[in-house]
Amino acid sequence: MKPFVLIAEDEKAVAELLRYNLERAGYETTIAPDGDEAMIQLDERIPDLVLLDWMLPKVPGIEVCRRIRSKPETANLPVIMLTARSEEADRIRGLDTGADDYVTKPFSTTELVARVRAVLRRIRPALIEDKVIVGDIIVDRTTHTVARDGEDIHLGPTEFRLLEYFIQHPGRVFSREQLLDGVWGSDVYVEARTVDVHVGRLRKALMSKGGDDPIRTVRSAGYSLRTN
Amino acid sequence: MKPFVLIAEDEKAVAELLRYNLERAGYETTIAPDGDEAMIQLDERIPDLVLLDWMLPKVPGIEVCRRIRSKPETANLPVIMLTARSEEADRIRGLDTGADDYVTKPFSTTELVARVRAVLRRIRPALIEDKVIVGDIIVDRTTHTVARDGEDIHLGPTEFRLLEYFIQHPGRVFSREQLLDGVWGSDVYVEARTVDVHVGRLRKALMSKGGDDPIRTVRSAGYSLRTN
DNA sequence: CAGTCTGTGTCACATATGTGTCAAGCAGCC
DNA sequence: GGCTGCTTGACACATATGTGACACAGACTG
Repeated sequence: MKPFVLIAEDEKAVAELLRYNLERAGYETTIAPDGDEAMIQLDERIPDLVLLDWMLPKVPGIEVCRRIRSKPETANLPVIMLTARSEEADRIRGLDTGADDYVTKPFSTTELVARVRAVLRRIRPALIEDKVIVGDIIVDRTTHTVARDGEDIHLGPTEFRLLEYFIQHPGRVFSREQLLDGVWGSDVYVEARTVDVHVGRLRKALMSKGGDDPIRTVRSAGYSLRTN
Repeated sequence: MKPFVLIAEDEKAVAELLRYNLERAGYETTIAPDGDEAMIQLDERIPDLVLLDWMLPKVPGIEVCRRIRSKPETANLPVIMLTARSEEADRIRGLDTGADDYVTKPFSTTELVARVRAVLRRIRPALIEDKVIVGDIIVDRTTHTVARDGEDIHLGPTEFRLLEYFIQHPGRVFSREQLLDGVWGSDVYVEARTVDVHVGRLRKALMSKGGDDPIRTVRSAGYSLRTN
């Protein structure tokens, strides 16, 4: 489950440099040489983070960023903008494009990788940390334990995976189909209603030692993990 | 099972000095003269500790450290940074590279070996201590003895190695495959279910004088040693 | 050298635990 | 109220784990 980064950058040398450094740091990457291509790839597979060049052919970076923000499924996708000069960076900041961070060219790859990490940690801790805290729930993947205010909670394998999946994007609503794909795998066939049962079991387990319901039911849409 | 230390240092004289002193102190070592080489060696065999020069050719030490932290399998690997001047040390500390300790050049080899020991003791006590205590279980490697609240416990060779392995990372869940690799060796072929039998024997032995089950079964994942 | 002891890996069967489906009941919503 | 979608307990079934028995391999012993 490596973090997947979309690199939208037209200068091939820069793109390859980024790809090389990110892959060494344990990320999976894909390159889009222009804005159109970036949008196509975003439709195919939603990445965990986008590195977006400000000056991109066909569709400029700032426009790609707007479109990312306007689609519900990518509205919270982390975006790091790459800009040519620092004055531009100021302008972008002023324009409030909705990017999560800005890096000015030329940049050190070290710094860039560090920023990618920092943004991911802020937005999707579950991807890079092995102990994740959401609200009052602590999930530790190395010891395979779940605790809620100090009390250990026992979960079956499926409930554990389900919780792990929710933790990827706390707050986000997942449809039953998404949960089936992500937790059970896209190849197995089980009834969509089965998800309900497992969510129920997860709820029961998490509330067994008291506390509020940490899972929110979104009628005719799916379920999400409460973030507060 | 000597602790294995990767020395990432470009000045050959310094590297050899470190190797000499560490090997005298009972460590196994390998030298990487630059950052690239260090990364390659890290892929080949994960060491128990890394000595990392701050100014390393090709890929600087600080970047190597970040990459170590960003890979899940080395995220907790102990790293000691070697820096040329004390002001740099401050800078590194400020940068929060994730190193576990810092030593400024020139250093006394005595001090360095002591620090290596100290870091290893803190992070992986089972590697250097003769006597390891986990919960109410005492494992003594010099005498090959195991005791639980005063009572001596007899273990067969395999059960002893299995317990030694668990003690490396108390609490962490190991899959049957990991246990086969770590305890039996990656070259021998035995059934995965054989692990169950030996875990069962280890349990039986450890509980022969009463007491709770010190091993946790994690369904569809593996086994772990209870930490409390 | 034969006899004995200890430890090992595998199997088969027993047990425990988790899983998916269903259906009845409940809750929110026009 | 009537529709729709969610919750929940029951249950049969599937799978994972625990365990005693056993045959074999070395090591040790007299």
